[in-house]
Amino acid sequence: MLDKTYDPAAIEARRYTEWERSGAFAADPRSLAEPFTIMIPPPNVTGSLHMGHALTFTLQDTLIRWRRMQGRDVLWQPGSDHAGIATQMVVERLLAEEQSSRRALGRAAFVARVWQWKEQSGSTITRQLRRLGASLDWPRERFTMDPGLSAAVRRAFVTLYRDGLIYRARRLVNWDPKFQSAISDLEVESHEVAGTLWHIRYPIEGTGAFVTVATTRPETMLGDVAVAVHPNDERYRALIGRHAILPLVGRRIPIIADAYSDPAKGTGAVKITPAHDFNDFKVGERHGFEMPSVLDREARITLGEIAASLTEVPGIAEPAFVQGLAGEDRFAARTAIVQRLTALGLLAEAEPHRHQVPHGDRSGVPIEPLLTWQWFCNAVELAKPAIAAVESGRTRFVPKQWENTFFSWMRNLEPWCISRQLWWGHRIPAWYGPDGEIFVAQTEEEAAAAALAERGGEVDLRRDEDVLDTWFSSALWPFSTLGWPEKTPELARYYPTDVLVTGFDIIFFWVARMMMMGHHFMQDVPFRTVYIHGLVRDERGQKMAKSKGNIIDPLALIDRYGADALRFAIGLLAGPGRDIKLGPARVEAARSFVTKIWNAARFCEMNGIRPDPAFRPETARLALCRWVLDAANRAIEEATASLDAYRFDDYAGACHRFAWHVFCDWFLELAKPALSDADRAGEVRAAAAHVLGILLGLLHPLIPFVTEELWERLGYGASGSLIRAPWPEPAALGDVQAARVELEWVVRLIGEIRTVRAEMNVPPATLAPILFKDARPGTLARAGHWREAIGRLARVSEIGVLDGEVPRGVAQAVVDEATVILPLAEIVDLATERARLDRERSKAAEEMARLKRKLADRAFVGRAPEAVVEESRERLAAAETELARLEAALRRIA
RNA sequence: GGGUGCGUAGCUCAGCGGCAGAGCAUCGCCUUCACACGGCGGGGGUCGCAGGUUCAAUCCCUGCCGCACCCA
Repeated sequence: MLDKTYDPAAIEARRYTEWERSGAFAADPRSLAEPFTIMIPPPNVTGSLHMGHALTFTLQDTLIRWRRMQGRDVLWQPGSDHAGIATQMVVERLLAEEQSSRRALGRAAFVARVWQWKEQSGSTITRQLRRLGASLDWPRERFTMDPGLSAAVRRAFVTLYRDGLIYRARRLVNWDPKFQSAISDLEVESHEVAGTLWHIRYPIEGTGAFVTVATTRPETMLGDVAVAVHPNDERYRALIGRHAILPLVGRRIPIIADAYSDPAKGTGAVKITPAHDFNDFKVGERHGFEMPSVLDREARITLGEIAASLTEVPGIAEPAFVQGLAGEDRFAARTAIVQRLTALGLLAEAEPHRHQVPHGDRSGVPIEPLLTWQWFCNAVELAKPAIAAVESGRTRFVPKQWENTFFSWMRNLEPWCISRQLWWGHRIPAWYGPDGEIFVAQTEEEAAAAALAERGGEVDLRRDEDVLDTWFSSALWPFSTLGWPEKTPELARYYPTDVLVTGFDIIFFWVARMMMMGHHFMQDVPFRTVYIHGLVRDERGQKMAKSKGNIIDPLALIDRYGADALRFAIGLLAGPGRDIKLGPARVEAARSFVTKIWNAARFCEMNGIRPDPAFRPETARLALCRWVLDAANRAIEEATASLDAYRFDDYAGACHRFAWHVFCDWFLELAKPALSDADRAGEVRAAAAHVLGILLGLLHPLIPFVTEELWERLGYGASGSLIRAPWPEPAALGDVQAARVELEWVVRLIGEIRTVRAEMNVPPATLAPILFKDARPGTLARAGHWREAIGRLARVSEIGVLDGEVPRGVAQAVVDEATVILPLAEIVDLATERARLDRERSKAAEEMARLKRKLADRAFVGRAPEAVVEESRERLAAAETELARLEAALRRIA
C-alpha cells in the first residue's frame, strides 16, 4: 500500500537511473517516427546548476517528454562549452594557490592541466541535471573542445576565410588588461562611476591663448593627435586650422572641425586620442591621423610610439617628466599627470562627474580600447540570411516581440572580433611565413603545402598564438554536435532542430550566432522556433545575485521538496514574457499538489480501482462516469493546446484544476457511494482508473517522478514505462449534454446547501433533512437518485417534498425552479437567515435592474449582435425568477 | 536619450470588447473512514490616472504618472 505522504528522496534517484539505463532518453536515427529535436544551449563547463538552469531545463524537459509521449523520435542533445576565459580563470586561480602560474607552466602543460581539471570538475552540471529529472540523451553528450567539434571549428574557420568572411586586421578592440585579451562587446558592461571631468588648457600656437578641453581620462593625452570643435560652434570658429601644443609632450597638434564634438558637453572642445577611444578612432580615420598607442597590454604607459615627438617647451612640455611615466599603471599615470598639469597651471578645473565606464564582465576591471592585430568575422554579411529567416517566419520567436530585440541587434552589427589572447580554446588555424604571409589551413601539413607551393621551397611556419572566441564554436553547436562536417545520418535527420529554449539575455550570444553559422554552413535555419522565457527572480522580484545573498539553490529545494515540486512550481509560473518570482513558498505549494495526486492514487488503490484494459470510455453509461470522462477530454485538449502554444502556465494550471477540483473534489467524492453499490461499482472503478491514468499521463512531462512511480504501483504498466506511454487522447463519448446538466445540478445543489449551513453555523456533525418545494418531478427523481451523495457531501439526513405551507424557523435556498427548505428550527436564527436571504435578494435585484436598463437601451438592442442581446434576455429571465423565489422565501419568515 | 515590457483582490499573476477570475494569504467551521502538504464556506477590486472610439472599454486609441529591463 502507498504511504500516507509521498517521499521524493526515496524514489527519484532510482527512477532516473532506471530510465537512463533502459535507454528511454535515447534518440533513434533509424526510427520511422517524425523527429523532434532540442539542442540545449551548452552550459559553461565551469558552471553549476542555478535557478536559471532549473527553469530552462524544466521547460525543455517538459517539451521533450511530451513530444516523446506523442510518439516523436526525440533528440535532446546535451553538452557543455569550454568557456575560454572562465575556465582559464578557474585553473589559473588553482595554480596561484600552488604558487605557480600559467606562464611558469608553459602553454602545453597549462592546457593539459585544464583538461585534467575538466575531467574532474567539468561534469558538475551534468550530474545536477539528472537530479532535476532532465531526460537528455547522455551518450550523445558533446563538449566544444572534443576532437569532432574542434575539427568543425577548423573547417568553419578555413571556409569562412576562403569566403572572405574572416580576415585579420589592426583595429581598436575592447581590451581586458587583467586577462590581457580582447573581449567581445557583449562581454563588456557599463558601470556608472563617480569620476572627474578634468579641464585642461592646451596652448594655442603663436597666440598666447589657450583652448580648454575636458576629459575623464587625462592619461591618454600623451596620445592626442588633435583637438576637435564643432564646425558650428561660434566660440571656436576662429581656432579651426590653427595648432595647439600638447602639454607635457610638446607635440604640435591641429585644431579641427568635426561634428563629433558636442558643444554642450564639457567645454565644447575635445581632445582626440584615436588609439584609446572608439569615437576618437572614427574621427582619426576620417581625418587620416596617426594613431599612436601610449598604453600597453597591461594598460601601462608605453612611450615607443611617441618618443620621437617629445619636445621641450618651457612651462608647457617636459619630456623628462613624460619619460618618467614609462611603465606606470594607467591610474597612477593619471594622478601624476593631473598633479603635473596643476603645477604648470594648465589644469583649469576638476569637476566631479558621474559617467559610464566599460568594465570586463568577468574581470571587473575597466576596459581599455587598444589597437591590436585581431581576427574578425564579417558578422554584417553573415547576419543577412538570419535576418531574412526571421522576417519570412522560417524561424519564429515566441513570444513574438523578441523579434524586435533580435532585429535591432542584428541590423547594427560591428565586425565580430573572434580572436582571444588565451591559451584555453581552439587555436586559430593560421600560420605565418617569415615575411608575415598568412596560410590558413585545417592542419599544419596543409599550411606547409600551401607555403611550399607559393614560395617554391621549404619555409619556417609559425602558428598564430591566439585562440577563438568560445562563441565561435558554440555557434556551430546545432550541427557540429550532429557530426558536421561529416554527412552523418544524424545531421540529415535532426537538422534543422525544432525549438531553441533560452532566456532573452542569450539572444545575441547563441541565437544570433547559431543562426548566422547555421545558414552559412547548412543553408538552413538551425531551429524553427526560438522560445524565450523570463529570468528567475527571488520572491520580491530582485534579480538573484551572489552579492545580494538572495541566491536560491535549486538542489536545496529539490532536497527539501522534491524535483517534481520544483518543476511544477516553475511550470505554473512560466507565463509568456514574464520573469518568474520563485521562493520556497511556491515550491511548498507545488509539493502539496504532488501530495494530493499521491493521495488520490492512494484512495484509488484502497478502493480496488485498478486499470482495466478492457474498459472503453465510450461505453460508459453512468452520468457520473460520462461527466468525468468528458471533463478529462477537455483537460487533455487544454493541456495539449497549451503545450503547443508554449503556455506552460496554462498547461500546469489545467492539470491542476482538473486533478484537484474536478477529479478529487467532486468525482471521487461523488463516486464513494457508488463504490459500495454492486450495480455501479464496476463501471465507476474502471472509469476512475481510466481517468487517473490520463492524469498521470498529462502530468508526466512536468512531474515525471511521482507519476512514473504511481504508474507502476497502481498497475498501469511495467516499471519505467510511463515515459514511453502514449500521450492521452480524448475519447469519443457522443452526446454528453445530459451528463453535464445532471452533474452541474448536483454540484450546484450541494453547494447551495453547504453555503446555507455554513452561514447558519450548522456544525458538519449535525445532519439535517431537506425538503423540496415547487420542484418538477424530474428534479425530485434526480434528487432521489443522488440522495446518498447529497447526504454525504451536504450533510443531509433525508430528502423530502413540501406541499403545504413552509413552517417557521427554516432556512431556504433557491436552485433553479425549486426552493430547498432546511428545517433547522432549533438552530436557525431567524434574523441571521433574514439577513442572508436579503443579501441574496439584493444581488439578484441589482443584476435584474442592470439587465433591464441594458435591454431598455434602444442603441444596445439595435446594434449589439443578436446572440448578445438574447443572452441578456435569458439572464434577465433567470434573475427575475430567482428574485421572485427569494422574495417569497423572505415573506415566509417575515 | 532610444527601445521593450508591466501597473487588475493584501501578495503573485491570468483575462484583453458583452456577468472581474485563479493560486497563495486572511477570516469562520471541521481531527467526516485518500489527503491538516487536508475538507467546507465567507470576506476582499472606482482593473494606475485623464481623455477618445464604441450600443458597450479592465480590454482598442492618445496623453500623463509610476515601476522594471535592454541599448546608447
